[in-house]
Amino acid sequence: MSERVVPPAARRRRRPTKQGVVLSEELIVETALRLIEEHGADALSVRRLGRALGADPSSLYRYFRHTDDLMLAIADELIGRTMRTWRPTGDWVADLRDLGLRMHAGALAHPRAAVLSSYRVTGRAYEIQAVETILGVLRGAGFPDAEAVRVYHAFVDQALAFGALDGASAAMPRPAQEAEDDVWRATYARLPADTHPHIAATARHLVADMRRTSYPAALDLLLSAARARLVAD
Amino acid sequence: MSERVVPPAARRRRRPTKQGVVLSEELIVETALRLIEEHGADALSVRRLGRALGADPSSLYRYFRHTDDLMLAIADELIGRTMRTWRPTGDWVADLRDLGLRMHAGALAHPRAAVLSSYRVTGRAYEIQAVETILGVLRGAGFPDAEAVRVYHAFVDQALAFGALDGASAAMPRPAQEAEDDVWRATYARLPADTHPHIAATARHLVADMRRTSYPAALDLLLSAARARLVAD
DNA sequence: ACCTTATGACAACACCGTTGACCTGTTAAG
DNA sequence: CTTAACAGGTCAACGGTGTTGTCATAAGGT
Repeated sequence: MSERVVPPAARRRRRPTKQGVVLSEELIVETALRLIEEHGADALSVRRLGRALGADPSSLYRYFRHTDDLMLAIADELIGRTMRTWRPTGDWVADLRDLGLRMHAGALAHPRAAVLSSYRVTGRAYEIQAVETILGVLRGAGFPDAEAVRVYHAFVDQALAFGALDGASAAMPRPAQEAEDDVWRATYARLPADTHPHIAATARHLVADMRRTSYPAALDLLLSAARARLVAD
Repeated sequence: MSERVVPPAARRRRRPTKQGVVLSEELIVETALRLIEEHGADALSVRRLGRALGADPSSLYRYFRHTDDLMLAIADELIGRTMRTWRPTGDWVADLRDLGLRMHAGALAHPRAAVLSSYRVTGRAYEIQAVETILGVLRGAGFPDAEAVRVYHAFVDQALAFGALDGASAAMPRPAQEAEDDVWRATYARLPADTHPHIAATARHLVADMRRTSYPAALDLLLSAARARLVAD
């Protein structure tokens, strides 16, 4: 085995698969994303990906050292897609709000990649570009360097963390999701006011609120606190 | 097979395992937690848990319908442990800050359970108690019902989401963690100022800040925004 | 035309969650 | 006290997973 993975630049001798496909890092990443989009995050395994590509699973290890590596490549592609369609307006709060919602939506569609990219640094091209852009927005808004980094970090992690969780929730089978709803309606909403006064008093809101993601609310809180801190200087 | 899992109340005919252990839901949950604490989250599998208990893996399916079920039981036990040692002081911001940090720490120590409990409702005893308590703190602080629920939701989800992610990060093997650090030092900190001015300007802070969790910062932002909104009424 | 080697294929390994069939000790009823 | 029901433990198997050591071969450089 020794060194399985060849740096992309040195790739030359492309040879078609038994089924006639010419592999490449891009093709693998794209196929992986298509697989996730069409059949859910759980449908992504090395073996299934190989099957979808028309290649032996072990061939993929010529391009990625292990699954994590592949996930990071997917994550970077997702970052790229998110940033590609984003246009800043100059209003930093509105811009970051929009970007946060986009990141969240992207992560939500690809929870497994999101979960990885949230605690891993890809160090790849699109990630670097995103870091530079967001830091630019914050420094442009007037945040001093240390504070800009702190807000950047909290902002990004919040978007990715909520994205990963809401994605996992959305990936649950339909009946399971309805069962969750039922817990709020059947268990929580029926607790007597004398033993659980606060739940009883807010039951109506709980049932309505807990079925949605709380990310937009959390994002607004974070951004408004950051703005308040900026003004306070 | 038909109905494998008997409700805990009806459990009577306990019979020791071949290796002499008498199983129970509590013993299984405790052993699972011990396993995670001692050998990391990846060490928890039905088969390993069976081995650690001195029982056939399939025995566990008499107590839990599937792994998710077990995870939810673990999650509820974690909620219980977190709440058990928490004492409110009456200062709602400080109390929620303390609670948030505790939840985060608990989730961080048990990432797999955290990831599950963050998007699932257990509906079990400890969870209900926690919901009641937190809602009580917020309503006691003066939040109107709808707002209390909104803040509750954002607060809890954020604690769990960050806990899950930071837990996953902490669960990485040591060398991999150092490799992450290196990406910031070697890749980001070396980007030239003319192509990436904002990264170059903040490189020092990035290296220092990105290796820590951003949860405390995010928590403080959330709480201060909530307080501002409360005062604004 | 030859040699190197990148790259695909194959078979195997060790693990995983889950289930159906079986067996046995405990318990409750007669 | 006997007996019948069945909870609950065990066993073997299924189909899945990521990963790797070995081998064959076609592409490219010389």
